[in-house]
Amino acid sequence: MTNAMQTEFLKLRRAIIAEQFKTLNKKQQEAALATEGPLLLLAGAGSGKTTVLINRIANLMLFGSASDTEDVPGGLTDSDIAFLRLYLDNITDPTLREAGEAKAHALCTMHPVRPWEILAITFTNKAADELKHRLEKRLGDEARDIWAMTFHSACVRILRRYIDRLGYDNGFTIYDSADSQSLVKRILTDLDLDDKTYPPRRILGEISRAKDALLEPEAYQAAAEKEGDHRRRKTAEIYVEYAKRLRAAGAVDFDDLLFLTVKLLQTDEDVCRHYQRQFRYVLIDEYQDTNNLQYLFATILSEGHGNICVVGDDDQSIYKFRGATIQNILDFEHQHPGARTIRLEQNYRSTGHILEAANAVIKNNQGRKGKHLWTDQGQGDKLTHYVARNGEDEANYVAQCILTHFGAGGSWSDHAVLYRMSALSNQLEFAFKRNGIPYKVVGGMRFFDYAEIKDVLAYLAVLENPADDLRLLRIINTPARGIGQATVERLREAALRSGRTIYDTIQHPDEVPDLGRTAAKLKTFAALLRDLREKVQDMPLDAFYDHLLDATGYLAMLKEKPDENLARIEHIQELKSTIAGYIDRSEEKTLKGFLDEIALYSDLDSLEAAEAGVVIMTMHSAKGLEFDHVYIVGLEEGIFPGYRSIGDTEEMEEERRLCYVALTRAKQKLHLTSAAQRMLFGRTTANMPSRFLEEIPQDYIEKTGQTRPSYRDTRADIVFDDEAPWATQSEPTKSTAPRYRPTPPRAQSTLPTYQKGDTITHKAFGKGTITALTPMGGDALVEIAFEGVGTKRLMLKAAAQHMEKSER
DNA sequence: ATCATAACGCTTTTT
DNA sequence: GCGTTATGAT
Repeated sequence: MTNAMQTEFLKLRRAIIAEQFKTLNKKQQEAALATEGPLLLLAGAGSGKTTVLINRIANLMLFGSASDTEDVPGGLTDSDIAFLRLYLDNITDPTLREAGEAKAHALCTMHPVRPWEILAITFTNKAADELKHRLEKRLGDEARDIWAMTFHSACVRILRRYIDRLGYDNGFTIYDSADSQSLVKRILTDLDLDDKTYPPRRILGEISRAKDALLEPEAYQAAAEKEGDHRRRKTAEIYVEYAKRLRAAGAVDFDDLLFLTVKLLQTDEDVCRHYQRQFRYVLIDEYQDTNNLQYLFATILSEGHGNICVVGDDDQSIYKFRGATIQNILDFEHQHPGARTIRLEQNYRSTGHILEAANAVIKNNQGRKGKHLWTDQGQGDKLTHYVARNGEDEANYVAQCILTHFGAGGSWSDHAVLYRMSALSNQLEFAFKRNGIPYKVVGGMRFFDYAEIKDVLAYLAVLENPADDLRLLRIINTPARGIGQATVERLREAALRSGRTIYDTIQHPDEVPDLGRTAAKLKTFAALLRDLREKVQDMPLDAFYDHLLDATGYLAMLKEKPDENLARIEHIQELKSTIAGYIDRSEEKTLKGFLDEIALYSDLDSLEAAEAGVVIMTMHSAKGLEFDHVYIVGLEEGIFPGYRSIGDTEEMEEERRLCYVALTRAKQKLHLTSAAQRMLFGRTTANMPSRFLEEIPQDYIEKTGQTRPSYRDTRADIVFDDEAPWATQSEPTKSTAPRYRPTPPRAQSTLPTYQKGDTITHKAFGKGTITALTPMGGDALVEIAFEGVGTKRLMLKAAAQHMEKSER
């Protein structure tokens, strides 16, 4: 083949491939087509990161390495090139395009990638699900074999197959953090240690960090013995015992999934080579949130072919507290010489002012790669800053803004309220309830945290793995079977002495001394478990579940107090639909498969998403989401940034990144609020407005409502100097400290008077009749029956802003 | 065993 | 200020 032919072929191939990705912008396209070698993709907020990932994978599947190489397939003929030229010239003609596409693509492909050769890792199940869905939509059924999953799922998949090479049983059980915590608590009592000096959460943090540093319990203990203080040596003791008991129960915890996988890859050449060969392309999402183990996992697996693509945003690294090292993304280019870096800085989400505010804030950080978000969609509205008197005033302000917007035709779910600490959610909830605003709090209690769910799952876990002492002890007397604490102690002692599991021990209770009459009860319980283990083999899982609830008496126990346990019974039922869903979805339909799935899938909120309402959540939970209108509340020194981070540069930079995340959630309108004083943890404090407010150029901010504390408060309150200096001054000085002043007379309100029977029109709810009016401390609670909407109870002062009297 | 009272403590969270 | 948890009394 001549040089000229080659050049022309390459040109045509580039054009034909690019045609598939023409909806992407230049940088996005570059990212999708740079398939070979290490690649760092710095994807700013709202820059279309997931779209790029999808297209990148599509490119791999369609064209293999062709988009990123000058290599030319052998046996190329003149007529092939002529064909490609013709195809490209007529690509706008749908019929010709369709007729020629298969052949054209075949000519342009170089080693197309098979789906299972792609490893695409995310952090959360939600992200993994979204990725899978969009891949299937784009690529069809083939996409199902792509390893698009979370770190932990990928590890489970590898370990289920090969963990025996580390001397573990392949049927291992997975402990969630609650299990880990109870195990540590149990160890603390057994070792006679006080859980105040050794808080289980902190201990688990230490253990987690040890594993992250690839330290086995023994190695950790050796180090602690050599240089550690008393506390550290005890911690090491706990770690040793913790690992021992996990091992005995045939269980691994969340960290072990990664720890053991990395260990397996490092020690077993066979396995390592197998996966290194398999994964031609490795992609890691949210790379700024990875820890050391995850870094090793990704690095080792990509070493076979050297194609590792990490996607992330160093400015959105907000999970240091759970072990993430921003250093992974900062050092990527250093660790991978020859790595290419592509920045996605065009933002498709927010208006100009919002982006500039975010840029201005994050600019104050030192440890960052540097990025500047931009948009071609205009400046948009300015941000607003409202200084509230207190938390209640702040919450009411937010509620009023939302009502106003809703009245103007907006929808509830366009709004999100973000805060630093969930302690701030209460007053918002009250304000929303008062004003009849539907809302949903994200986070908090999760489905699998309910005691009843854990109980039932403990039964299932024990049936699958009888060695699981922890779970067995959870259910041994739930429902009550007359097996009290004393009996349990004797059992544990006997088990420890004989080196057997509790399950084995209760099979022969006569061998346990001092049991007396309870031996019979144990026998009954043991027989029950034996029977259930048999039945679970030959019954469909959902039918077995019903049988389990019945045979154990668990449901009957709840139904003894139906009113009190209403919610619990509902949860138990809901778990059944989870099982049914699993049976529908999955191929293997085994108990083990189900337990695996839920061990790693601990929130069901994707199931109950739909509901429309204002979303209230922490800034952390808001990561990755977007809303037209975003309210960030509690922008005060001590709250955000939190008092623990003040004075610590690294912590402060993390807070600032969190602020950046929060600001960039907004598409249209960004409302910032701070309160001059606030009640928190039972104490009222006066906080300065957050430094982050000062880091935003003041031209981008509009002060709304009161820009100084109100004089209307009934009590003597904190009053500041005239010019609201706390919001504009760059250096807080003593002169801005609050001082006390007597309260000026109350401002006269000019509300129209309402009474029972009046008909009114409300901006949000339409026409209604006042059915009740109860005066309450200067305000009044009105009950209004709205046409079609139902009856709402509103505070008159707040509601009056949004309604007027109408004639009959 | 079940209930009452006191005491504590409290960023952020996924797997 | 509130919710959880530990301890003790009946």
